[in-house]
Formats: sequence, structure tokens, C-alpha cells
Amino acid sequence: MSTSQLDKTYSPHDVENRWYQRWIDAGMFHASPTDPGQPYSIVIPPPNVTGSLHVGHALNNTLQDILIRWRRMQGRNTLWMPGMDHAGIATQNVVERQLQAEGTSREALGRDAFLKRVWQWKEKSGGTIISQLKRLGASCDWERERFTMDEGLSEAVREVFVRLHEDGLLYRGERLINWCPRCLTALSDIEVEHEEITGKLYTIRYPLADDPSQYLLIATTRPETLLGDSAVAVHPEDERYRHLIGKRVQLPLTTRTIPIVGDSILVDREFGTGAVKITPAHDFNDFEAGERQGLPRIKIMDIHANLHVEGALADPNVIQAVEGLPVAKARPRIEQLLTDQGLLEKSEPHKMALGKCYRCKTVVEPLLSDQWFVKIKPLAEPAIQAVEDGRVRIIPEAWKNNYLGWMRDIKDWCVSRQIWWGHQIPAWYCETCYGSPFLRRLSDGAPLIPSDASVIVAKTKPAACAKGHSDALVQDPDVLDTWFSSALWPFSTLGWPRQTPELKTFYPTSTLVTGLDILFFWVARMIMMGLKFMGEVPFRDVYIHALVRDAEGQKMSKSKGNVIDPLHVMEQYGTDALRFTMAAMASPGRDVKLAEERIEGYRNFTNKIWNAARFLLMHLDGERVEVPPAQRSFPDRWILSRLNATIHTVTQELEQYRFDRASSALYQFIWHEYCDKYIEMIKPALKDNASESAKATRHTLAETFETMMRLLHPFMPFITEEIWQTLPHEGASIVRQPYPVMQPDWDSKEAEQEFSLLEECRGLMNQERAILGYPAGKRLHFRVHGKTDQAYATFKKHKELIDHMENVNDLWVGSTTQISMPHLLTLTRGLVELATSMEDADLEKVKENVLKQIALLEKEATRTNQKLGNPEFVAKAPPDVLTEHRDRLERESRMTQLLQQALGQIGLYILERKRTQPS
RNA sequence: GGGCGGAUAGCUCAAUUGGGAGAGCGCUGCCCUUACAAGGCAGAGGUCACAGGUUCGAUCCCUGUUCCGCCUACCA
Repeated sequence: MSTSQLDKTYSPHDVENRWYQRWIDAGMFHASPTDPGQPYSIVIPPPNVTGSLHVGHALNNTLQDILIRWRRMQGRNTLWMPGMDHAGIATQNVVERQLQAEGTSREALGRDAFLKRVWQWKEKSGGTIISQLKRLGASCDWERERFTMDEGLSEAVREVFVRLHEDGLLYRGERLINWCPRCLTALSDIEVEHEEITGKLYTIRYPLADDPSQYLLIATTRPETLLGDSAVAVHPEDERYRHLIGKRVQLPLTTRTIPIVGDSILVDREFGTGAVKITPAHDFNDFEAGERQGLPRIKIMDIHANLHVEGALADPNVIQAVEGLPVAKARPRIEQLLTDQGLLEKSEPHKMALGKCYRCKTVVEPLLSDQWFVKIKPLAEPAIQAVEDGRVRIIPEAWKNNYLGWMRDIKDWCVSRQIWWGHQIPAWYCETCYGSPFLRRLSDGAPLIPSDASVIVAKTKPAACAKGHSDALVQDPDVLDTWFSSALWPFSTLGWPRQTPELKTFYPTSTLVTGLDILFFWVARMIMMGLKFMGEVPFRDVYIHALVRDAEGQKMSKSKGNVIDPLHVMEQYGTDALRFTMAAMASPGRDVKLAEERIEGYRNFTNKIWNAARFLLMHLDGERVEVPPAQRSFPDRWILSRLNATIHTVTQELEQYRFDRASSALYQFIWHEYCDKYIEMIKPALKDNASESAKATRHTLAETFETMMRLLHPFMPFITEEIWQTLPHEGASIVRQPYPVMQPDWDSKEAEQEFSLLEECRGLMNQERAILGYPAGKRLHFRVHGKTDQAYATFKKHKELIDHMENVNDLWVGSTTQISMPHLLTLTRGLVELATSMEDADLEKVKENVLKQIALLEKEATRTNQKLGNPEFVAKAPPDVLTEHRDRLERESRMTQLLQQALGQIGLYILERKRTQPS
């Protein structure tokens, strides 16, 4: 490719599409269990089939891709397994909304037709996120893409269900569960989000049945549930109420009386009045208390969370007032009725946590129903062990305790969902054994399976029940929680329950990259299931990255309008810029606050790289001669040494998942060392195209740039490939080139030391300019002295380089420290003393500046002196600190001395000028 | 209520184990110098949240306070 083909600015769009397609066509990302190399595998956190790429995905997948591309280049047998989950509730919601718009419903369609419809939707509109991940450059093995509802994965689900059941780790029973009255399904505990709100605490009078003039005061935040009360509890040792235990109260708004019971677990004597109502069918604590006390469960709500109170023996006027009403509407009416009857003692504001459905944010209700549960303790135990003993590492480690705490306190997992889209539970019930046909739900015809129907769990529909009845077997209408199948992801995607070569090679996977928000939902459950069914952890490392927030630290949400759309960003700034931003901001344990300006900054970085490549191509024409590293020019030796250090840093930081540090090392090196310094330094050598120095330099230039592209490739796959192809290289694509490793003979301590000396000199030059008020562009004539022979030699050797780099007019190099000539301002730093003429300066201003400097230095010197004068400091501080302080004092004194000298000269000079140039 | 994390330049964040705090972005000044104005050169800007303690020495360790996040919990 010739120079003219590289435009002045980098335009990512074509480059990205072109290369991604070529990588795919060449099968660059495909993994085979028979490939050589130590396996390295990652399973993608399966995005939701309804989802589209948001910044969280961009971060998550960028980090995975960096790891994968890096390991692939290192020669590992690398598999990144992609796919999606079927997102039961979310997907069903999407399709139901469509049906609603068409004036129909899933009930009208029936189950089979509805499922067909969902599959159609999935094929047509589902999984846009997959193409978006490709856009991001994700180097997944797309030939292996999986979906949780695939036949293979569904088989895994059935296998697991059956085996858990066989092992007594699955049971069906009537329990109080979290119910979403909008999605009309049970939710697991962790699918409920808690929100702090200020509600009201009502205090209600419950008159004693045998003496209505006396009453108990009961506090509640949900007065409407009193209709379902089956007792009132007090603490058995509470002096105030002990004598009442065994008596009854008249339940307000009903014709019922309910007992007063003693319950030391439920009742907190300190809270409220010390007496509490028990509503076993509508409150988790009360459910337990009801069990303990043998109380009836009185349901007063239906699946839509509408009140149905006939069964509660409510007063007719109460029934009339609230029957069929949702909670929110019923509550004020109950409040009014209680007030009317003089039973509402008071109501006051009260802070409380309200549970909401994590999918649709509807207030969840505790609902009594038959559900399937995974008995979790026996599964959690080994999963705790695995993290405790380090078979699974959680990174950053801070989250480990979070995980352990949750696992130790884990509750049984409700896995059944009352929806259609998902893995239908492989359980059958015999109506013949039951003695009568099961009732059918009116709305959709789903069988209502009685609690006591005997169950057959099997991978496929059994031919007959245990007693041989074959004609009336009814499958459980419920489906399994989506997370149930996600929990199997690391092995189901590799072919389990079949023992495939993939499973053998790539399980356990190497690393899982995920956000904190699904640590419990997903990570914990994968560990449990992996240990249970594979006998081995599903992954070695869990890297938990931060959540992405906006620049103000707010959670991004469509309603707030602060969403940064990664697709838009990629369009505007290029994918590489987005990826680099993600990597740079991935500091562990911290939320990522993303501002668009940052992305713009890294877009500029891509442009910088692009233009450096243009420079290269402009100067690469001509012979290239390889010289042993030790014999190369100073800039060459220096950049090789710095490149080596950068290779070391980047690799080491990646090993530790410090994407932020790795990217900042790359940024620093490429921009500030390679572009700002190295390229500038070699310009003179390249001037004469045919010179020996040009030939040698061209070799280093090409060699280092090519290496740099490989080093950067995992972070910025597109631009590095595009440029790499234009450089002298071997191989078809950078994707499978070896990742750079340190070259011992590239290290040059000596070149780096010389460079530091030159930097010190440059610093002094700037300081001179500042004190003398000379503009940065003014060409000055400097005199420099090295305080040691070596320093002197360095300056002597690099005189021309300094002239070139610092815009200096013929640097004069001396070997002594005697620069006390008139009209010169001399400064010092380290091994350098530097002087330049004050001739063109405004001397009064210079005097002012020098005085300022002296004041500053004296302040510092005093401090250093005090420290060194402290015998305890001298006695206790380590030797190197002491030396450092002594050096500092010497520097400060010498500089002060020089400035004072200058001050004297300035004084004389001012007088001199006044004499020669009378105003 | 409990647990965890954070508070450092205008903004976003670093600082590997206690020895005068760095970077990016932004800002200011000068420069279209043949790779790059999406750029170059230079520069300003910090009581390291507050109060104590340990130490020769604290941004770093300890205690407390304030503020901000997140997770978790059945106080009706």
C-alpha cells in the first residue's frame, strides 16, 4: 500500500466492516478441541434475546475480547463461546404486547400457537444484539453460538431437573412466594427489587371479644390485609399482654373472632405496641408464625392482587366497598371504614421497603401457591467451599465476602414460573390416580394441579404412571426460571450431557467476566450446578467489573435520558475508541462513569496512531538494515528499551485483570514516548534517505511499530490490523500473530539513563525560558555542563539531538561547573547545570522571578534542614531516605546559590544598562 | 437495622505495601514547524473530606464524625 492511500484522518467505519468480515471468512475465531496449545475458554454471559447492546454489554464484552484476543495471540487454544438466553418473562412480555396491539392475546391463541409465534419473533427480531457484538469486534466462535432453548440445552435442563429430583433436591409444595401480579408468575427472592418508600403505619384497635370496651392496639402498614388475619400475637413474656393469651379479639370489619397467641419469634416487644396481627396467607413472617401456631391461611387476594374477601367473613358493607379492587384502591377505603367505626387509633408516616418485580417494576405480593423449589443448602455447601479454598477466584477479592455471605444465608430457590415461554417442567400428574380430572383455569385452560396429586418426573413424557394408567397424564403447565438454564451454561453449551471433546477440552472454563448485578442470579448458581453435575467448578477466575453510569454517576436509564448508546458511539468515534475507553475506565471495584468527552479523547488517540503510521510509510521506502540492538543509534536503543518495558507492563497488568493500567501504559508509551519523542528524535537520521543511519533507523522503526501494533491489538483490533497490513510483516492477519514478549537484548539501561539526563536538561531549559520570560519558540543559545564526566560525555554526544529537539541554537557543552560569566543566568538540576544569556530579557521581571524562586527554595531547604537536624529522623529513617534528603538539600542549596549569584549580576546588569541606554 | 466501598487538581481517576502526590479530559498562552489542529510546545491549578491517635515522619495505618454510593434485611 502506498502512502497516498492513508488519509490524513482515520475513518474507522470501512476498516471495521472489512476486517471483521475477513476474520470471519478466514475462520480466525473458530476453536477446535484438537488444536494445539493450552486451552483458554470463556463463556459469554448470555445476553437476553430481547436485548440490544447497551454500554454495560460494551464494557463486559470488550474486556472479554481483550482477554480472548490476548490469549489467542499467546498461542493458547482459545474458545469464546457465544449465545443468548431466552429471557422467559421479558420475551413473553414482548410478544404479548405485539398480540395486544393486534387485538388478540396469548390466551386466545392457545399455548402451542403462542409458542410458535414467539419462535417466529425470535427468528425475525430476536438477537439483534449478536450483530451488535460483532460490530464491537467480539471474536467469539460464532459457529458455536448457542441459545438456552436449543434442543441440546433443553435436554441438559431436563436431565438436571430429573437428577435433582432423584437426589431429593427438588420438591413441589404450597408456599408463600413472591408474585408479580402483572407478569402473573412467581419470582425468586432475588428477582424482587427493594425500594425504600415512605408509607403509613396505621394503628388499629382490635376489641377483646369478651369485653369490647377493652382493645389491643395493632400496628400495620397494610391495613387491608387485616381481613385475612387469623390471630394476633404478643410476646409470651410480655407483662402487659401475658394474661390475654388464649382470649380472642373481634377482628375489625368482619364477623370473625381470632385468638391471641404468644409467639416469641414473631413479636418484638420493643416495636410499636408489642402486639402484631398474623396474616399467614399474605406475609412471609406471618406464614411461618401460622405454621408454628397451626393457624388457618385465609386468602383475600387473587393473582391480579385484587381483593376477594367473601371467604374472610367480612362485613357485607366491607365486601361491597373493596371486593375486586386492587390493593392501592382498597387501602383508603379500609382506612375510611376503620375511621368510621372509631377503630383507627392513628396513622403516621413510616419508612419501609417495597418489593417490586425486577422486570416490570410492579409491586409484588406474597402469594400462596404451589411451586417447584430447589433445595439449595446441599448445593450451596460445596459452592462455598470452592470459593473459600480458591478453586474459584473472585476478582476483585472484595466481592468474595459478598458471595460467601449470600451463599451461607441462601434460601430455597423457587424455579417454577407461570408463563409459557421457557422449558416446560418435565413433570406429569395422573388424573386417573387423583380420582377426578384436574380443574382448568378459565382464562387459558391451564390445568390447576392439586397439591396432593402424585408426580412423575421424567425426561420425556412417560407412557404410563406407576399404576399403569396411560390415558390421563397431564404435564405441569409451568416453565422453569430462565436462570435455571443459564446456570448450566458453562457445560450445556459444550455439549453436556453428552461427553463431547469440547467438554473435555474447554471445561472448566478459564475466566468468567461479568457485572456484580448477576453475581447471585447467575455466578453463584453456575458454581453450584457445575460442581453438582460436572464435579468440577465451571471457571477458575471470576472477574467482576463495575457498572457503567453516566458522567454524573447516575444509573443510565431510558427514562432519565442519560443513556449513551454504544452503537452511536461506534458510529461517531469508531469501535476501537469505544473499546479503549472501556478498558481504560475499568478500574476494579468502582463504577465506571462514562462521559462522551473521554471517548472523544481516545478517538484522538486512534488518529494519533494513524498519523504515526502515515509518517512511517512516508519514510519506510528504501533499504532497511538490521543492526544488533546494542549497536543501534541512541533513539533506537532507547525506544527498544521502552517498548520492552511496555510489553512487560501490559502483559503483567493483563495477567491481573488490570485493563485500566494496561491501557494507560499503552497510551503513555505510544503517544508520549513513541510519537512525541522517538519519532521526533529520528527525523534527522531519516533525512538522507540513502544514509547508513537511515537504513538502520528504518529497520527499528518498522520493527518497533509492528510490535507495537501486536501489543495493542487486543484493545484496538481494527486499526491495528489495518496498519499492520501495510507494514513489513509475515502472516495473513494480526489476529493470530504472537503476542509480543520481552527481548532481553532490547533492554538498555544506559540509553534510558541518557534519556533521563536529556529530559532533565530540557526541564532546565524550560525553567530558564520561564524565568527570563522568553517565549517557547525563541531560539536560544545555551551552555550546558555535565557535573560528571559521564554526563559531560552524554551532552557532548547528543549535542545535535538536543539542538534538534529543543530548538536550540548550537548548544555549547562544557565539562566544568564554572559558568559564572556575566549576563548569564545559570540553573541546576541533577547532574546538569545550564546557562543562557539574559540579554533580551526584561531584567526587572527576571529579578522578580528569581526572588520568587529563591523564596520558594529557601522554604524547601529549611524544611529539609529541619528534618535532617532531627536526631530521631537521622537515627530511624532508612539509609536511602536519608541519602535522598541529603541530596535534596544539596540541590536546593546549590540552586539557591546560583540564583543569588544571578541576582547580584542582574543588579549590576541593570545599572550597566541604565548607563548605556539612558531613558 | 446490618455489611461493604468511596471522598485526592474544575471533571474522571491513579499512586504495589508510611519518606514532598501523578495522568487523561477541561482550562490558559504561543504556534497551521511537511505524520497528526482529532495536532505541537509551554503553563496554571491540590490544607489528599473533617477531628483526634500511632510514628522521627501519615494522602496511606487506627478511632470517631460528616457526606455519597452499593449490597442486604421480616421490625409489624
